[in-house]
Amino acid sequence: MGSGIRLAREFYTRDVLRVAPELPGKHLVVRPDSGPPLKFMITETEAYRGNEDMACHASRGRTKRTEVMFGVGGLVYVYFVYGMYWMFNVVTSVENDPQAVLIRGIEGFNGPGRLAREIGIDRTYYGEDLTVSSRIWIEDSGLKPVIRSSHRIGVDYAGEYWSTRPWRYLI
DNA sequence: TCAGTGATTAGG
DNA sequence: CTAATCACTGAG
Repeated sequence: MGSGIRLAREFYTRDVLRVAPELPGKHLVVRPDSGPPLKFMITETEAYRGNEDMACHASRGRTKRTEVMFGVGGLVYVYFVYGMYWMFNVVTSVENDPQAVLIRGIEGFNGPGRLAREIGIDRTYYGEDLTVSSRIWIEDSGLKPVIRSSHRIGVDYAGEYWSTRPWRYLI
């Protein structure tokens, strides 16, 4: 039931701690040019939660890079790190509540950098709206996998409290 | 364990 | 302008 249906605005405009654990098992669909859409099952995500979350980029305020996170849920937040990798994130919650889900894994490709490279994510996806875009969106798959959680990866700089929140979700 | 790699950011 | 930092990856 619900398989193949694009996720609508209401899915994304909830708290990131509700959205992030529901994404593993869903299908990320990409159509780079006008070819047939490619589907990948999302396998791993991480939640970044607003101003107070010291691991969230938006906790350092609104900048040109973090601007889109202050927008409505369903937009795409991408940024470049370590001189090589694009990180693919999905904005959640309502306007002016800067939250996002980092997509850390899809079937066949673990790791946010490898995944983004595989599906062709770059700066042109910044601000893309997953609820209307013709080249990228997320669909319900009808699957309800068992999800396990653990601490987020690579955020030790945020301090012990924030780096130990169990906000990483994987199948 | 550690180098590569360059955008982003804060600060002078 | 400078310099530090970085939600990573692959090689050894």
